[in-house]
Amino acid sequence: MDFSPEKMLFEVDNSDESFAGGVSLATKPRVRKLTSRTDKRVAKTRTKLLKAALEVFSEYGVDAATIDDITERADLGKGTFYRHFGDKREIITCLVGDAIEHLISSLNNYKTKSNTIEDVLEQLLDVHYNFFIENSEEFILLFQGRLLLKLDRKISEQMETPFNNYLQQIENHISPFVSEKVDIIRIRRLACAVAGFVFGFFSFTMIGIGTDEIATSIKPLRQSFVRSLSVFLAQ
Amino acid sequence: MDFSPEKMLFEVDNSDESFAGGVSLATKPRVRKLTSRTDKRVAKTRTKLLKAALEVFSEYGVDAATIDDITERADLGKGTFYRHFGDKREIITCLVGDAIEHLISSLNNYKTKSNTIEDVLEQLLDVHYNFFIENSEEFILLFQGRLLLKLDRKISEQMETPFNNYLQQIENHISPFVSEKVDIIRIRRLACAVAGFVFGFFSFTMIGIGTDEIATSIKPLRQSFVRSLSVFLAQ
DNA sequence: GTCATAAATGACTAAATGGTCAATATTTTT
DNA sequence: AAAAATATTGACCATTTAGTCATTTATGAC
Repeated sequence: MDFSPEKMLFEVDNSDESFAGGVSLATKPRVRKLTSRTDKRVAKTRTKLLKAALEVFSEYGVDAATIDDITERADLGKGTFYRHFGDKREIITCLVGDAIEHLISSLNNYKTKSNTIEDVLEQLLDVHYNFFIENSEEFILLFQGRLLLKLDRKISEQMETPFNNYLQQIENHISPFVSEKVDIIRIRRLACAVAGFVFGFFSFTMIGIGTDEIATSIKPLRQSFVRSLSVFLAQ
Repeated sequence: MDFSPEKMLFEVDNSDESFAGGVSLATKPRVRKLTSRTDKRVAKTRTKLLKAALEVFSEYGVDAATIDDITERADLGKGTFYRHFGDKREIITCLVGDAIEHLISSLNNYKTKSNTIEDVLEQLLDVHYNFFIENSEEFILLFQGRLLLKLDRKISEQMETPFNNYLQQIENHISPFVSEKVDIIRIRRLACAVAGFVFGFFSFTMIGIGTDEIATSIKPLRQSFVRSLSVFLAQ
């Protein structure tokens, strides 16, 4: 079974027929309809694995979590994991990619008449706030500091990581609303500040308080933060 | 050998003498001067272990790092590790405690005529900035998100963690400079915002830029951030 | 120097985790 | 319904890591 999202409607099976059979049968390649029951089962299994992995990673941390943790949580055999993912690294990449995609699409779907830079910044913080509340496990996964820190040392030059993608997306949202004179570096700093503020604030805030309390405390702080960011840009 | 910092000058050795020797010698307990060569060696070994562990933890992450990584980095035998620390958890606790103590003492030693809340906030950000530049390994250790996140789930009620200590210290610094009317909860939020902002900003900023660049970009942002935080408090 | 005491060592065992594959269960084809 | 194809399983082995301890090395007391 091919798991790749391309060719998801029909699949031509061109695997070798026995040579002894001659050429007559070779003219009729076997065509199989996909999205059948099997495919649903495969998709369901994969989803269960991803869900379990997200839970486990956000509870124990990506390094501490084991494959057994994941398959037990998913109530699946260990071999099943290896049929769907090469190793832990692969499922992490997949989950992080999904999470960032999710976050970015929240950003894009946010209905607003953003005309000023302050609107956009408020929107950014709002989206992150909602993402934190509604998808805390994905949030936690993204915020496992290690990922950020290792970049600095190991993959120094290879900058196509999800986090850079994330920062790039924030940059894209901000860019249209600042004057052309503002240095791109400065916008990137702004993106770092926004991402850092939100991630950092929520992480610290998480220590022992409920979401209600967060909601009442983030609002005025958000306004102040937005104001200071616009001042930063205007300088 | 006793590693505790108390009784560091003299130690009375009251270990059992052989009963066969009679009572005559028992009246003269053996006194041994400490801070001798042995003690220096022990201290040096311990220091090497802590230094190596800090390096390894900040490079690989606390979960991924192994005891072998630490002892090899320290160029010491594995058994030596277990003579000084019960397990990995113990050395982490020790390092995190040291790092926060270090950060807090930077805060206390900062010479300034802090009279206004703005002074204090500028000082807070300044101290964190310097700490980040001069002790990036400790900074990284503190910021391994996992520690924060696990708190929420495992040690929910046991609030005597280093991070809460850290937040408490920040609160202590801020409190004297705000009017009595400001809710303590609000101050704690402020502490979270400061800690989150600094940690988060630097973490994201670390991706592929040098310290010079950070210095030039943090300054204006710091000023506006401070200004807006005071407004936040005045509300 | 010699002996006593404590620290450091690293080969070793125990335990945990990663990864495989022959057997089983499910689905599709005929 | 039987056979073919594919997904799932979990016992199994390989590798890694934690932790131990008899031995070696360094230091202090005499």
